[in-house]
Amino acid sequence: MTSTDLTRRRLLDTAATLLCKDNGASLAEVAAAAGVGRTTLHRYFPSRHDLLLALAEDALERVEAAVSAARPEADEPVAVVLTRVATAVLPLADELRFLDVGAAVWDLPEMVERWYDLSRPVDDLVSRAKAKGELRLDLPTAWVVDLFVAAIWAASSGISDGRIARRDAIKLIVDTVLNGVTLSASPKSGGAR
Amino acid sequence: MTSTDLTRRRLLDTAATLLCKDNGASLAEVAAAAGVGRTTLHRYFPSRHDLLLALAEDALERVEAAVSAARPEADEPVAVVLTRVATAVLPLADELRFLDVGAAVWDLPEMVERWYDLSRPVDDLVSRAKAKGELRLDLPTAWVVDLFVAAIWAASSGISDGRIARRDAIKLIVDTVLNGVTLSASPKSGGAR
DNA sequence: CCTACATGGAACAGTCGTGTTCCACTAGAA
DNA sequence: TTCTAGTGGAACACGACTGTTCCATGTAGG
Repeated sequence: MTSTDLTRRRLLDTAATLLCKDNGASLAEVAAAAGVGRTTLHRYFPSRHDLLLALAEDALERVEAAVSAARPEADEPVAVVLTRVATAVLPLADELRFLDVGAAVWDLPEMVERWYDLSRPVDDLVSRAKAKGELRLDLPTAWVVDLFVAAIWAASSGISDGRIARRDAIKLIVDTVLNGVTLSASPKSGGAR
Repeated sequence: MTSTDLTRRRLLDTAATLLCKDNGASLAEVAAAAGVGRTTLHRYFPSRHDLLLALAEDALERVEAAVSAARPEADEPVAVVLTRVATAVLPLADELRFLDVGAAVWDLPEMVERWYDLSRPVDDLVSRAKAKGELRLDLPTAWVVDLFVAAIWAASSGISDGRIARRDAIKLIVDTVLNGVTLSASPKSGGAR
């Protein structure tokens, strides 16, 4: 039955995109945007809450897969690994926004747990890099991770608004988070091409 | 008539706090949270849209005042000025979130204009710092500003979640944005204690 | 005292989103 | 062709929020 699977996918994708822009969009709008009848939407997701749940589930799966595929546990220079992670996550940032806002899902402890687990590999990566002397020791690990994530976010919306070029985004994220924006600070880092 | 002014202020403050947490909160909930009757709320803000408008207006005014008070146009080292700006804006970040999301205000060109104008002083500051040789020339000015704002945002939510201490926030923002998180990169910057 | 004013409770109609049911249509499989 | 699964349109009841009106209360100031 790939037919139903396709419809389901299209519904999820469309809903994610639409609810990002307007988390209060009605199910009728979602259905219309997906090009299906409201009845069909209700057949796949009986209630609005079911849709949001499936949406969160789907988004979490994608990001988990992306992070995992970037092998954050690899024993390589932190710049290399962070570049892989940023590259993997950046395209998903846009679809992930509604998790931050629309979020009628945070009452499920399982979802919250998975959300926290998402950054744990990066947390460990930062900790290891600190132990190896690659990163400053005076910064809380949580802050380094938060800044990294915030930079990905900023790059994503910067791309959407046309303020920065997509092809520069990864370099900007990793380069500026690692080395900062000050001129005199980074005589090394031949990261730039 | 300070009586009505006080009621209006309380309504605005309560609404801002409440709508941040749940942008779909009903007017009845807002009124109840403010400790006034729904009728009174409607007296001050005839429609929901009017409330949102006044809310956005109020928030914009605060941030504009805060940025302006931080004198971003001052001819001082960029670190000093950015510290002032971050200090001024950070406490308002939380109340400003609903502008990002709830935002049924972005159809008014005037609001969009003021929103953009908000970062312009920082834009100019970065440009001047680049011209003075304080900042890297290979980074788009927009990106530097975006990263700075993103860091403020990250710090704000980090404080809310208890991941970082409020008293460290400003240092973390300015220090890491300017100098990055890499260990070997910043032999100068005695900013850390 | 009493007038003016701000308030808030109650009730109302109108609108919108939701969830459901029923029925007709279409394409592909048997 | 016939059966069937997937679909979508229409209509419905229900509930929630909104915006409005009317009226009763309480309080500060003349």
